[in-house]
Amino acid sequence: MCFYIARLKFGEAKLRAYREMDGSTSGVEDNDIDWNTEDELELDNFTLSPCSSLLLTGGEANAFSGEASSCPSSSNSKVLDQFIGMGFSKKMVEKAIQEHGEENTDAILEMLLSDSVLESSSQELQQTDSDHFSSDYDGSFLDDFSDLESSGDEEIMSPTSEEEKLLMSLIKMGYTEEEASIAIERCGLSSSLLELTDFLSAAHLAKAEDALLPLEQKPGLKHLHTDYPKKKRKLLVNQVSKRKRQNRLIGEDNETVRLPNPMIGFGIPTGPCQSHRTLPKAAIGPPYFYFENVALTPKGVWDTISRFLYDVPPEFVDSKYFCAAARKRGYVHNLPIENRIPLVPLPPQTIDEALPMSRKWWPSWDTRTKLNCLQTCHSSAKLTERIMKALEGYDDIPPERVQRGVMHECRKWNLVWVGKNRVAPLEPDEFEMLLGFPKNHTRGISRTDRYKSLGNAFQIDTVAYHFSVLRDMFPNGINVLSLFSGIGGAEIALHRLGIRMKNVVSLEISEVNRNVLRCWWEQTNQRGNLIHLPDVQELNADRLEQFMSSFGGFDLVVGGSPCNNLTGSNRYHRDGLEGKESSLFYHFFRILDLVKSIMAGI
DNA sequence: ACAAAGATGAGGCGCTTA
DNA sequence: TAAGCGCCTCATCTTTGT
Repeated sequence: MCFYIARLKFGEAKLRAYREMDGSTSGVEDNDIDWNTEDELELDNFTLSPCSSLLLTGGEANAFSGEASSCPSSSNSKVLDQFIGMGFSKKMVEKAIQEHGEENTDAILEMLLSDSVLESSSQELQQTDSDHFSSDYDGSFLDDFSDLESSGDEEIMSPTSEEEKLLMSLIKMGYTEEEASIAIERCGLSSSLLELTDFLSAAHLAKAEDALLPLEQKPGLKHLHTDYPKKKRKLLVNQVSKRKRQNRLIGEDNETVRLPNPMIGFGIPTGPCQSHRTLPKAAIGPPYFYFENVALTPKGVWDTISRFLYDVPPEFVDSKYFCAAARKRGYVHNLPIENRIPLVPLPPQTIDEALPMSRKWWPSWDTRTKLNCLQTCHSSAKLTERIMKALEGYDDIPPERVQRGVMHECRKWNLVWVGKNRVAPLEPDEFEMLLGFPKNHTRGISRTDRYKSLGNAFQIDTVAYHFSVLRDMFPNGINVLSLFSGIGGAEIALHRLGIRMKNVVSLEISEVNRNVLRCWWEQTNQRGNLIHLPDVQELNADRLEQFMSSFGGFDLVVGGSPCNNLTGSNRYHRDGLEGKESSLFYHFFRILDLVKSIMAGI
């Protein structure tokens, strides 16, 4: 599937990047290439030499940079960098430049495309035990790309037929080309994407039911093949349809997920707790899994997430019940919910407790006791100035109109009082404290990066409360697959619970974040292994099997996928689950499903 | 080149009111 | 019941500064 994912990448951004590089379009959309420039450079060598891409905690990661600087083609690093920025490996680009010269970018691209096709499809063939995986589409897709280059038209990358459109959408969602083809074949070309995913979802359910039966060597596609017992699949598809009908009957319009009020999930340390729930059969581990994302998404997103994650209803929790800042999040997991224990000591529960220095300056008319959600951006000093000026003329209590204006800004930007009439945004170390991270956890990286990384992180006390049930179950420690690890919220939660991590395979695209986690890992003298990989999209079945056979499977698969296209804070690309970054959710599902299959076979 | 500052609403929910 | 209002949200993009 790597190959097809790679194709989609081209379809969306890279070809545009290439055309820009070529000077054939204006730079209006230059932002499109941002996503894979800085952070994905470590994709290099991943597919070419699997072992060398492991960034072990020893810190040999920098070996690559030395190697790169000695490369002959680095004299003109612009062409090199641009192609690397498009997602090709450094070795491949260097080889292509050597062969065709730096100027001949067309020939370079052509060679890179054909190389990556060969490389990826050979990988795919290794993964797939069936000859059913025909190369029909390889050819047509490849032809598409040849056309792309020659025509230079702006509409060229759009799929030519309805079938290809559906195919690409499904592949982007993490299904293999074969699964997608079969789904389209079975459901018909006129089917909606939802119907197709429903079909595939039901098929996966069917597969999960088969997990008890002897499994073939690789996680295959038996559950989708036409010779799969039609009766059973029909039954499962019918179940899905039945559920849909029920939803319609009760006026839910096919959307079952509603946000609870109060948002306390199955319970909080200081309140009532639900003691039992029944999980769908397909959801029951091993492994345990834990998925996180923002609670307030566009409509239907959590329905889709839940449907993919084995129909487990999300647990929505606002972290304001755990600490002094709000953080409304949804968690889909299959952990037990009985006998949860909070981390001790309990973190400060109010602004007043969390920021005692601000008490002196806190005006009586600011009635906040909790902060709003900690985000990745903060206000400027200019707003502080404006607020100070607005309040300057009043000795005591300003008029209500002024109060309202000031409070509006304070809530919007999470401002706190730091002097007479003086507000300020929270400092990065205050973010760390409120989110339950060790002090100075992110120290050493730029201030902007600290806000960004922390704004995207877990609230440790909340997650640890959910994880706490694992402690007695795994007295000897656990193996963790950590997707979208960020600065290591999950790892820190486990550590603070006293759960030993024997092996952690961590996937994180940002080098800055990987460094933060690695530093913490070393500082806390972890005895287990931390294995870092950059990109979830590159984690295939072979690689997973290698890991799992070496240390006997994963006990926990955890991750919070990118929320960029889901959060209301995004004014530009709130595109939902199909958005550029947020669609990586489907890789969480893909990888979890692979792990489940492999575990069932071990 | 990098870091920081400044400008940039929509969408969804809860609540009140007519 | 519907309309109106207040409130909140793991952000992005361009410009400016160093």
